[in-house]
Amino acid sequence: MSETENPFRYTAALAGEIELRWQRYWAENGTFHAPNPVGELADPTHPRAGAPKLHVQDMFPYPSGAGLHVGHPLGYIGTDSYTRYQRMAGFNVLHPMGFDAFGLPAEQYAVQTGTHPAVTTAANVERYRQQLRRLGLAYDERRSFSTTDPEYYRWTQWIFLQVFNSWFDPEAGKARPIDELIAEYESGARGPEWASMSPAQRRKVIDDHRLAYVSEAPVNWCPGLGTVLANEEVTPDGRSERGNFPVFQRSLKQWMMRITAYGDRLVDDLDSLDWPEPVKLMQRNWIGRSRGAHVDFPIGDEHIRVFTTRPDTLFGATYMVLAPEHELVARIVPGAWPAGTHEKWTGGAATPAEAVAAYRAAAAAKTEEERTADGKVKTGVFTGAYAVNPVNGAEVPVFVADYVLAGYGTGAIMAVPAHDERDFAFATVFELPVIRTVEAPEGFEGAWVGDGRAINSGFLNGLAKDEAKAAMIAWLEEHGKGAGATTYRLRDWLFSRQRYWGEPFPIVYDETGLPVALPESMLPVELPDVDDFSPRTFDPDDADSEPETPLSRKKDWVQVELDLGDGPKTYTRETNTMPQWAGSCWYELRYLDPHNDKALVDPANEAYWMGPRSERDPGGVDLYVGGVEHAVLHLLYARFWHKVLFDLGHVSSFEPFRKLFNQGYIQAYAFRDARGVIVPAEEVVERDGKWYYGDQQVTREYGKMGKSLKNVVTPDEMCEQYGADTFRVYEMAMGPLDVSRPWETRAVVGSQRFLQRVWRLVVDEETGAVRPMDGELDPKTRKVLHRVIAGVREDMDELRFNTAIAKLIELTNTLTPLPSVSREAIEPLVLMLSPFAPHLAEELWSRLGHEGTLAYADFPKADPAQLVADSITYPVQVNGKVRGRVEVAPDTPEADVRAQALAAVAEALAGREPKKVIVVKGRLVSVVV
RNA sequence: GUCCCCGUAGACCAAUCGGCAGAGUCGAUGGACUCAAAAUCCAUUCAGUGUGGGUUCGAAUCCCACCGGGGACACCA
Repeated sequence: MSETENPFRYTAALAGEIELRWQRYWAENGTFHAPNPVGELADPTHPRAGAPKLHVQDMFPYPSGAGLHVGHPLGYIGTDSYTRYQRMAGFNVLHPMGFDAFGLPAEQYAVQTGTHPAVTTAANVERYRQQLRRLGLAYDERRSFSTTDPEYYRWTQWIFLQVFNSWFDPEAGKARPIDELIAEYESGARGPEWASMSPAQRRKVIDDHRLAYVSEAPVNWCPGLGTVLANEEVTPDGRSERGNFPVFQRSLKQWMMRITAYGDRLVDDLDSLDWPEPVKLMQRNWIGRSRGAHVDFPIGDEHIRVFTTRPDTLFGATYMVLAPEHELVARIVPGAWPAGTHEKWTGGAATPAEAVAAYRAAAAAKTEEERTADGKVKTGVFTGAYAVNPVNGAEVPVFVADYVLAGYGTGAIMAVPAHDERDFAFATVFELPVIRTVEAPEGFEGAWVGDGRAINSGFLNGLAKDEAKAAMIAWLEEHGKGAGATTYRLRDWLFSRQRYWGEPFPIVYDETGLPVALPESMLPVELPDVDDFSPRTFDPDDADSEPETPLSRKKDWVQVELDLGDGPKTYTRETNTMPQWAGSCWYELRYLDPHNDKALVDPANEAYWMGPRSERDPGGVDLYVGGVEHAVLHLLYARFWHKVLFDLGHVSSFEPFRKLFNQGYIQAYAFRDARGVIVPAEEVVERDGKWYYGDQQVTREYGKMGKSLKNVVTPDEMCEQYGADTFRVYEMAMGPLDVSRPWETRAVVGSQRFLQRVWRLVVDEETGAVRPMDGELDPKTRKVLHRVIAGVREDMDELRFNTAIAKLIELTNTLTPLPSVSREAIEPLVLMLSPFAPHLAEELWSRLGHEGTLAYADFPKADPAQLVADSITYPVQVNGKVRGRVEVAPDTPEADVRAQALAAVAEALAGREPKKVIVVKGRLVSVVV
């Protein structure tokens, strides 16, 4: 075996020994502790105390029972490499890691295994910690926590109380303490009714203003999961994102958070963030802000209020549509069809009432999916009623149609077929008139939605689109027929879940049935131990089932005697729990001051790590790395909470994450045999471009790594076979961090060979001795060294780890064949390698005679003098083809380069006179004849 | 259907402002070492940039159309 020949070769076994040793060293010496400005974690003696800060974070994991596969740590290794580099470059680096351990999956896993979620969660977290430690990730372990720690969720509950105890002041555009609202009512500033109200009535009025409130409203009930879900957790086809169960609309009493109040700021502040455009776009789409107007169309003694983004086209409104669920529908239907009703409008029914009833029943029976199915022909039915267009008094027929959604705007529209494609399609089916009110290009057919001058529009005629909108809104407001308005697609956040494994609400109910906030002194409200933590499960299709909270079964916990200031009384506890998102809504703040029991974070620590750098700067985490799947859910909720905390003065940053980076995924091949059964990918071999499992041919597919696809590769295996450093280098070298790519175990050896070559530069494989380092570095190699240093720094700053590693390999390959080794090149190489292969680098650094860790050594700097080339070779093109080359000194004047170039291609020119000669400095010369 | 991103050697990926298509890795092939093999080392191989146009002295890079892959949105008035 090789061990006997080269006993000191850098093998997986040796790597493992080195890695465990340095991991122990780092832990024992607290190498990666980052000092805070104030408090328990302050340390003025720390080498980076008072240095410029850098706060880098990964989206923390949910610790699943399956443990990590090689795809999971990709982002973690990326941020680890980046922060190790920046620490050496002089920054005080905060790079923490925690665990998102509450929530449905933890509970489901516990139910499956029959163990208490607290037990399985703790075990899973421990397993994750060990796996991450084995990879040498440089976290400040003092700042690690799980969202399930009572000391952590105490502050999650505290934030809930902040939200509960505040209201959104539309004048100020921000949240204010609820006491200030109560004071306004008590002063009479909000009308005289207050004085005559009972205490319970007053509480109801106040409760209706809170940012966290209880409401009875249609919500997403998912019997398969036994809980209600937020809109964000329901897929467009009406199923649960987790588990893919059917979701039904049920009117239920639930906790909501008034995220809609922040709709404008959540949209506007996206502009201040350094985030990938697709994520910003998804948030904008989700919030769905549209500006336009509300317009009232009189109908009998009532009116239909519509929302439109095109008030400028009001003169072209030739009919109206109500959503089938619209409450006005039943009231406006007359007893008989008006004389002369178009036969296509009646749906074949004898009376409007029958027609409408049949249509509503049909609409109700359809799923969301069927209603919005692609390419669907517009359907609808005439209500028999006419409303009046408020601008011109024209009578317009009112239809019911399911292309108008009850949940958006007012659930009613004015239809302008000339300038809206949906209305046009409907008008075509029902043969409704089309009146053009915006000038369209010559010969245009269909619905013109572009710009143009207003026509057929009375006082708007001649105005451009935007002018016409403004003019119409002004007219509507002046005549009391409508008003400018903004609507949002965003709905308030449904915040309660009927599950066990979540944060309990710090809320009790008194005899009025109204919620009472517990005082801060009673936090945390600990999740009680129960015998039966599993949710009440239902037939996934049973829409009529009723949610039941596991905590409600624990009667002795639910009934509680408390003294909340007016003597001991019996209260009933809230038995819902918070959604999984609660814990991850603010964890970036807790890392800053993890053990503070006076505040969720000391303001000085928050200002240092996350505060704005300038007036317009949003503040927040300097780099936040995670998958794009959280584009809406987590990132929207976290922004919302952060803004509430900002408004109430608890944080100085108004956004939690200044820069966001979406890492790609490591994917894998999976193989199926002839029966379509997945076979273990590990045992499949390739022959002549085909794949075989044993001797049977199998087909290959590409996708996720997962147990069911039998293609999981774990970091543990990689550490065993190659060592953690090789694994880290491979993951970083295989491509840019934001690109998804296939895992290929057999290619990992390339990274191992690289590290072996570096090792060999320093250590004699036969004797284990450090090689002599007295070699002189020749000038040419020195230039390579400095070019690599400059390039690596640039790449590291831009998170281009793959090209940085390529440059390190290039340097290594330059040094390997040299007859003697030089410290001048070896030491910078070791330092530059350390962000990727920290254990190996530490080991070599110490063998090179240095004391302690290199984590705070200066990252090499290039000498600018060494970056200047001795000479430049210009390729000379004639009519686009390279016909010659000239080598000149770097400072050769352009005219000389030109002359030499022309001389070099004289033969190719064959006496022809150049029409044009282009000299691109430092690049090439192009001659045109 | 609309919008966005991406197509470069057999595979993964480089290529700064439009300037010689190749930094790096795997694989394959050959060689060194070995009794032999593994490991290691050395060397070689391979694309003209998805397709077709256009702009330009010059295009992987810019523009247009199409093909293929991925993503977002999809009756939001």
